[in-house]
Amino acid sequence: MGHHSCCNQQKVKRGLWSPEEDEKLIKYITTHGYGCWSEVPEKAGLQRCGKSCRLRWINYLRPDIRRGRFTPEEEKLIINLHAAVGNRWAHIASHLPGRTDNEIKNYWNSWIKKKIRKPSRATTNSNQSSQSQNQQLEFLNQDLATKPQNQETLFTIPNPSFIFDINPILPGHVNANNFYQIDHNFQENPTLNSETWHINQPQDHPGEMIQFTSSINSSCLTPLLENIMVPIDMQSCVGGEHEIIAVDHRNDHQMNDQWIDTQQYSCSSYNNFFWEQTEGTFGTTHHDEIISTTSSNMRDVISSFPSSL
DNA sequence: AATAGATACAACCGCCATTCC
DNA sequence: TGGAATGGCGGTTGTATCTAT
Repeated sequence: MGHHSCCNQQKVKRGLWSPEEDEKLIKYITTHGYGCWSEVPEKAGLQRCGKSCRLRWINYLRPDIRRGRFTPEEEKLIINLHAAVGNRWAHIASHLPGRTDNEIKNYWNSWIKKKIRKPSRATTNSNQSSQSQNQQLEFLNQDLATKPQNQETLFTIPNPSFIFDINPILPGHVNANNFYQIDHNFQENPTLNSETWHINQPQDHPGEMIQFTSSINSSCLTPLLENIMVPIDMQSCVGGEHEIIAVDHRNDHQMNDQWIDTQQYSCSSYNNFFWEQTEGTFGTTHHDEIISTTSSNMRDVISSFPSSL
């Protein structure tokens, strides 16, 4: 297994490609295209297997390859996407034009990995224990050592916490029972009936941080999770008491920060609306306390995801 | 200057999914 | 319809280059 029939030939050459081989491959592909890779070596006069030719073309020779250092934006996108989909390098690469899965994989395995393992954090919480730092590193190391293939692995950390600033925000209002009631112009879906969010607003600090828990039935994140999920700032992710997304809620009348309990956050169509309307910054919380936030433009992330969301 | 260790990255390997006959 | 061929992907390895001593 692994070797295709074309690779079993004894004359097949392995190892680094020479400039002459590159030239032959480029010349052939640009004039004939690459209908069947197994035919390419013979027709191009190369003593390589078709698989090797394909790899060389895709990862190095094709004209739309973008070489050079990753930009901070690309780096951020890679981190966010990796947090969302794990080691699905081809999927991640599809969101970075000109970058290959191999390149991103190599980049992640060297530079980003090294960077993440440094416990640097723009923390404002002087009380953060070394234990939580260890938890963070443990999680990150576990994440890097294992093979997260779906969103579940994102939550292998016990009770991960996220901050998510959003602007603009979901249309709605706080009702008399201290619930956040989302306005439903978009409520065609019957499953959206119970979109109320319990508000745990500190009574003595109205207008400050509000915690609220969704009463929407769970499991609705699934469609979203297939493609993207909550981007996490991997450098600052720590375990907390709750899974929380902090939402910077702004409307015409108030400027509140609100917190959404992601454990119960759900509803696919609602999610779509949510994410489409989302723009802001990410960070983390620890025991309901902000540890850090980092700048990350959500709209950039969202716009790069499949429109099927 | 020599050398060992670290790093970056190109390429291969093994497997799975899909296509084709 | 089943098996072979092929494409594609993620993991791993090999090697050139860089850096520290």
